[in-house]
Amino acid sequence: MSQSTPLPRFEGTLEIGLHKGGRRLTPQRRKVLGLFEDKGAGIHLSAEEVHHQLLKANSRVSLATVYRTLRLLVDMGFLHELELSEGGHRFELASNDQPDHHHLVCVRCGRTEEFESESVIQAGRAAAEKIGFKLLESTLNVRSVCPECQNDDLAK
Amino acid sequence: MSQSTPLPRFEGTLEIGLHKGGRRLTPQRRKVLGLFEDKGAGIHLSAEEVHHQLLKANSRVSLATVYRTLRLLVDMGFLHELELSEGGHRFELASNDQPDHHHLVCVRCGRTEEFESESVIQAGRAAAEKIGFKLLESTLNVRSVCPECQNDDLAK
DNA sequence: GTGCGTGCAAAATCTTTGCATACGC
DNA sequence: GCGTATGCAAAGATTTTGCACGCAC
Repeated sequence: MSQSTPLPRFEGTLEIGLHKGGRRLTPQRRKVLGLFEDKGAGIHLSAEEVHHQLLKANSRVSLATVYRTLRLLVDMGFLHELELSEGGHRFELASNDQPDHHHLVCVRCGRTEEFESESVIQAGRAAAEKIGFKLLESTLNVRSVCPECQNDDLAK
Repeated sequence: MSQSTPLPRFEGTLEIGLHKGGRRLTPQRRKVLGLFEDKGAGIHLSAEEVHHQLLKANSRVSLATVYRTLRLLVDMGFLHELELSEGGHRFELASNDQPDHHHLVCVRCGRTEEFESESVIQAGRAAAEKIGFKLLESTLNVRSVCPECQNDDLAK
């Protein structure tokens, strides 16, 4: 039974948001959003990976539609688009429970960890207000070296 | 006289760094770095723009070489690579006077402002150390709406 | 039934690479 | 002179788009 398309928890919200713009709730759109829900909040996927994961789950969705749907879901606020360097953009679920969060990226192996920080958000807000910008969201990308890669350096 | 290739202030450092790796100081490399110095520290250029600006300045440097040189200068630490969403990567001069700084990006018009914040850096460092990562640098990208675009909303 | 969304393949971007030549060292 | 860097053009990678058909509403 777990073979069937995962039903997005956001299903209702998604449908309403779509209909508001005269758009439609299609199986493909449910599958893409469902995949992110299934994987959980901390997962970062590229368009290619979304496409591949859906194929593995017996869901044929064309790559073009994956691209179109990802952009739609970002515009609608269901996904966030990440730019953590190295090879193409990635996407993650935008959960309301978990507001702005930030990324530690190991520049050697690409391992990525997330964290939250109220002081980062405050600092961003302060800087924005200072010149009259209205803050929407902020993302801190920290380029760093993870413990394993630090050890590799020593072992060399 | 101002027609000649601008001489990078980093010229010496660049040459030394290059020679350390058996590499060479070529006119093209001086021109690319010189362009960023000429434009100043707050300027963000794409590879295509660098190429175009050099042509305008009567400096024929092939686009392929621009790409190769940008990557080289990033690896050597003379430039920083930015990922502020929307259309391709951009590069900016990495000045020692001006360590980690952050970007406010208007999501409507793309206007970008820079700021610095000690508390952002502290928060990034704290998060990194907590899980054993060694911090290299951090960049906060704040998606926001600039005053002009806020006014446009009201005027609508 | 209407018209938005999809799949497919072609096109458009953006970036990298192979190879012969040029030139920094 | 040796070997790296460049220019060119072709190849790669990623993302977008045109069009006929299918399906959500």
